[in-house]
Amino acid sequence: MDLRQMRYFTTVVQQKNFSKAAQLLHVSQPSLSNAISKLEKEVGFPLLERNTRSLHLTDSGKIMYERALELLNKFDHLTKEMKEVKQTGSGHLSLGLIESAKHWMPKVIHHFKGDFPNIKIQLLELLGVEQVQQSLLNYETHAAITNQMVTHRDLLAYPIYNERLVLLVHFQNELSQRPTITMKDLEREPFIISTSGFQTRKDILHAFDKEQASPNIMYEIERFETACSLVEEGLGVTIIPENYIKYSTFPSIRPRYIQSEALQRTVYLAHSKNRYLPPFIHSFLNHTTNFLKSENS
Amino acid sequence: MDLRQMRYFTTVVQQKNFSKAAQLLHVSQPSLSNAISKLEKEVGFPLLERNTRSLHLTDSGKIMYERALELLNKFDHLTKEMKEVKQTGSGHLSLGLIESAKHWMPKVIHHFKGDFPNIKIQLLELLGVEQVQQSLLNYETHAAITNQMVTHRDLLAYPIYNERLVLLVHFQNELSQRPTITMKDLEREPFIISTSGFQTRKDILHAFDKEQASPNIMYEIERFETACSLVEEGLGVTIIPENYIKYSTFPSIRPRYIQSEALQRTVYLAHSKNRYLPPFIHSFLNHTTNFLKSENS
DNA sequence: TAAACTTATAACTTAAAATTATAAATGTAA
DNA sequence: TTACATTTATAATTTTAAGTTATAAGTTTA
Repeated sequence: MDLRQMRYFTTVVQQKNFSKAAQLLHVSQPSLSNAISKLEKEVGFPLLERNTRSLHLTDSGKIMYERALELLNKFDHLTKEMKEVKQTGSGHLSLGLIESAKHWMPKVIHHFKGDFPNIKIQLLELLGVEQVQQSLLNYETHAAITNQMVTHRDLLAYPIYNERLVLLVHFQNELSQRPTITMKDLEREPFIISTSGFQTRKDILHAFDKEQASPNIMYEIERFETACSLVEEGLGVTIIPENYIKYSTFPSIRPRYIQSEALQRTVYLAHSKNRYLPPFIHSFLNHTTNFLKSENS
Repeated sequence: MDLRQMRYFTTVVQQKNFSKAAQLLHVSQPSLSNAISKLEKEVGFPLLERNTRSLHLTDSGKIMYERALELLNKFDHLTKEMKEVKQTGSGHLSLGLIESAKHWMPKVIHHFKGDFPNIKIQLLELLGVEQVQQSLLNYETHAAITNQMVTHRDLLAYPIYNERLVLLVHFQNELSQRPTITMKDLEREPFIISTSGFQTRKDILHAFDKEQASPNIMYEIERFETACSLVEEGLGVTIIPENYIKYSTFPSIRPRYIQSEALQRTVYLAHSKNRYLPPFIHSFLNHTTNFLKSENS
């Protein structure tokens, strides 16, 4: 019993005539006769009462007819849906983000939505590079914005922009007035830094190392948002990616560049090397890189 | 795109492995690979991201998978239902009846229900032989109890019993006391008879003719029930099939046999010659004839 | 009674789904 | 690292089933 037989059967019932049904189905009449009688053999009872002058559904055949119609209808929906899926993929985009990307990403999405208004977008916050790799390899995210090069053989990462790390101090802090600031200058300030596991923490500690300085860590936080609130209250100083503060406004905070080559980082766009990504996702990735090129040029 | 391909696809997804799925499906692995890639070509996008070490659904494939499961599930229900239908037919029996059968038929049904408790039975009242033929030819009824031989070439009718027609008079009527009654005796009585179109009317008028008598028709009715009520009130006399009054009780009515060969009739069980009738209907027909044989022996 | 239709059967062709054998890629274990 | 097991894909071939044409048998209509 297959869909072809059901299509044949329902058409014969509707036409009440094998020959006409065969024409509609673009098959020969004997082929149709044969298909129906095979179907009858399979179910084990006659579906149609037929001779050269009349054609009736049997009682049992009527039940078969109703069910067959339902099934064919469902199949029809399926093929239609697949045609849509072919155009728009699943209509779902899952993105992993580092915190500093959360301020420019909405602008990219805004552009993208102009082309693909019906795509559902899921934004996931990803902490370390481990989490980025896992989510990409497990197909939990289609792509990720990350601040560390991923080296996994099944993943591809390419740099999309560089950003400086910037010092944030309270405007009443003496440092806000200095013409130049070095890492050494920060040693006595209460320092606010990400908890262990975050890439930013590693970047900052590495920069201190390079300048043979060490921070006076007083607060460990998970989100830059929290760090900013602490600085706003004058409780300490912190270093965060430039892009985070660029789009935010904290009235009492003064951002200051520090003279240190190490205080910058590269941000990457990563995705699976082999995974099939539908056209709209490629389009999104292009939107992203183009937006960042124009922003940083 | 057919059910076979969907079954293959869903099994591969569930097994996450072509080779294992092929074993489960009792086909060779290349056949399965081929079927899936054909399916992918047809829908126009990859369903599975696969290589020698991993197998993932694509986003679009996931939608296909869900829909395919639904469709296969519905198909499963259909095949199960058809197995039941094979056993019990449509579970529906439609019977055409003449009025006088309505009193013994419930007893037959009672027996029948012992064997087939879940069959739904529809009882239709059929008037003339025309209506009987139409309902049988249009497959509106599976069988009919009728009091006239049907001669249509597609119909089959066989006698199931003979019944006498009996005179009904009010107990105060002088006729109720006579030792013998002839048709002539009825000429001055107000006579109650079925309206034109009913076979009983023809039978009775024919009997009067044979005895060179003619009734004094004062009332025309459609149902024996009505005729009995009129007699009960002493408004006239009537002649009805013995079987009707046999199972009813009207306190004031006295049934009397009349000496007339013509005052009897044969009741037939009729059905379509060629129409397929499921086993339970044949069983019902047997129940009927057996019941009547034992009743009238 | 002939002509026009119906569905079914038979013989044959065509298409597709299956098989076996084998290649290519990768993982595992000595 | 090499040998071996295990994965999916490809190629050549066989088998199955679906389709075709021709035609028979039965009915209806003109």
